[in-house]
Amino acid sequence: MDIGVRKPGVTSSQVAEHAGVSQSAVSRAFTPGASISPKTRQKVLASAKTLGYRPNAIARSLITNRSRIIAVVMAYLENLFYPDVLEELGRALAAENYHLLLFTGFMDRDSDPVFDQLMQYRVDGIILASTSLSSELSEECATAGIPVVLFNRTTERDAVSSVTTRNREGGKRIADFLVAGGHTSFGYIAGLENSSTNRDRFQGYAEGLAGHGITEIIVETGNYSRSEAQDAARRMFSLTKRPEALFVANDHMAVAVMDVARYEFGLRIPEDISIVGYDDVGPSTWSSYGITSMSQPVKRMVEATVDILMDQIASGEIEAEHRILNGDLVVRSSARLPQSGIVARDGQQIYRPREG
Amino acid sequence: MDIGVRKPGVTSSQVAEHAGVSQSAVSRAFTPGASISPKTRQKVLASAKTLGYRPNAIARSLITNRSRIIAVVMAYLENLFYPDVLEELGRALAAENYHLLLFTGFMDRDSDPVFDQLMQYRVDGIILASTSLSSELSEECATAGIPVVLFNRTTERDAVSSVTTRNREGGKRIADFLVAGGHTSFGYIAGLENSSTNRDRFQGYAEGLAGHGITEIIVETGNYSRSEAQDAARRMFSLTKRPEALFVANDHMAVAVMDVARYEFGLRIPEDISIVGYDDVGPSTWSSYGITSMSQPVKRMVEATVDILMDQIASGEIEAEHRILNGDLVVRSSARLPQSGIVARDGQQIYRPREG
DNA sequence: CTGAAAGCGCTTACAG
DNA sequence: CTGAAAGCGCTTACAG
Repeated sequence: MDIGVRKPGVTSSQVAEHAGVSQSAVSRAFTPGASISPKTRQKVLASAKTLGYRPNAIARSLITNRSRIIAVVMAYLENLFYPDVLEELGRALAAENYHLLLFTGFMDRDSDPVFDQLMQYRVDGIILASTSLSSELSEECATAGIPVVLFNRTTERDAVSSVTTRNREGGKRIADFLVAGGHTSFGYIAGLENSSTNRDRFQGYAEGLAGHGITEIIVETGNYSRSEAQDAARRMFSLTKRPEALFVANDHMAVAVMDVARYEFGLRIPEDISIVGYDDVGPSTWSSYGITSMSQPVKRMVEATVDILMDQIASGEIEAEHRILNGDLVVRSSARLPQSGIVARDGQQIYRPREG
Repeated sequence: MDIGVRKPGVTSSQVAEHAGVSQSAVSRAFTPGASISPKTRQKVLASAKTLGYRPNAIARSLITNRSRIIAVVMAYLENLFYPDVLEELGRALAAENYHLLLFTGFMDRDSDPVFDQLMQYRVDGIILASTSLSSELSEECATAGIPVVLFNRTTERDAVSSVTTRNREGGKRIADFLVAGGHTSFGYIAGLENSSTNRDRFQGYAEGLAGHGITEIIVETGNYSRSEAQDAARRMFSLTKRPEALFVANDHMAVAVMDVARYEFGLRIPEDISIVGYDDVGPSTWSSYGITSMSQPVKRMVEATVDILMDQIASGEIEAEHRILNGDLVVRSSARLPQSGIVARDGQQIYRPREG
């Protein structure tokens, strides 16, 4: 049933005429803090309501040079961590009266088209989560004067801000935990090789193990992908000398690895192999998995991200800021427990050796 | 390190001056099909490149009355089905050179603020996925002349299009499958009571069972929420006469229900209880679950959605269109198998009784 | 507090 | 094929 064609849309001039005031007055009625008498304001709002008027944000953007749009680039959403982040971002940006222009589903490395679109819409800020687009895009954007925040990645480049957790310390804590659990051989299933998270987590893990005199780590790469992680696990579990303890670079992969261990190799967890993940997200908390995992505080990470963006938009100055938050090693059932160091907090078990 | 403040941005006039042509010529150089000589075009593009010019999409929108922005309202992303949809939408819209303005993280029923934002940005179309915002918003938008498509929901209202799968037939097929599997008592864990998917799936299930002379169905409600589904499962499994066969209204809940069955009630699946879900998404395919589930073809649903939108935008006429796609009952290990009717297709086991 | 006017950066008839 | 000009719907000095 044909209900109608695109209406031209009510304009401020039409409201002005209806209310018997100037077009400027209409504009002022919709601008918080503008100098306008309560009486005029009422008249305008009444007319606006009658006519179904809503200010045209596009026209406003053109003149204010502020779109109130933040671009979010999130290459893939397969890892539940990211939908989680997206939902929080939606909330946080809406609270600041900003809008979220999402770029997702781009698997290819070619960042140029996305970048072009971003710039054409004159977004007020950019959040780059996951993906390696980050590196090339970021500098260009910053140079153009648009604040850029890397989410869950970091970089050395000037003018690109970042929000991360202490990945190196997280890796180290996992090493300590696994050593304290009495394991003697160690493996690592890596994420994307060129990502800072993977690099830092592995570095911390290796340092931690080295601190206990362990220098041999069996490494396979899963590239933060479910299917590649499964393949990596198959290779690792087929070794004659399979590691007793395995750190998987994120929970998204850890879940896949656990399934391979149990259903393809008949391994019992944690009796035959201990597995620790990273993110403390989604399925890792489910009964079927119960993964011991370093947590990343999504909500606080999102707050920090939006905070940086708002600051830089308000000040007009782009000064790279790096916020690094703390996580905890949440202890569940996927890895053998150490004798001591596990404390209860907020209804969870946390590994925190030698601390009050 | 302070790299710079917000740059004013290069304009077409600046490019025109640099290239020694009119501002109109610059505009034409960036408008496919515009009448401009190759020579002029080259000159303009060269200058544009030198100056780092990109057309301002905001200004363009103002004059064309087309924002090339599609609003996507997705209240929550906890159910992996929706991130999946979002990723496909990102791809499909980008291919049409449209952009995706995402509204998510609004749990409250209050749809007005979202609606207001949509309208202010003069979006060219609206996709409403999940959530009950749908009902109130939709009519208003359509009246304003903006195409609206409900994704995975449907409605009787004029001028609101929808894309769904045959939910009633899906429910019926599940009933047939479970009866053929030799079960004698039946349960249902419901989704959101007022959603068309829940209503249609249950109706088909009830009709299917009735066709076999079964009129008693034990029902609990999980509202498409993980935690509520767990509670529903706990209530149902505590009954003295627990159903042998259980249809859970979507996989997101089914996974939670399986965990409760196994780890809280010690039930074996499918020996003690058969579970069938809906969506065929995410964890349902993992080894730990292997859920028998009615599939919804996300990719084709997204294509249909974008197709409807593009048609209505191009024609300027809003005529409600309802696309209903087919799914299949993908057979895995969470439910007892019938003697016959299971066929292989595309590497999957499908339940398709009495068919070539 | 108010209105007339300039102008944001484009597209698109119009006339040549 | 090209340029001058009007105009999209707003905000914001400016003068009163």
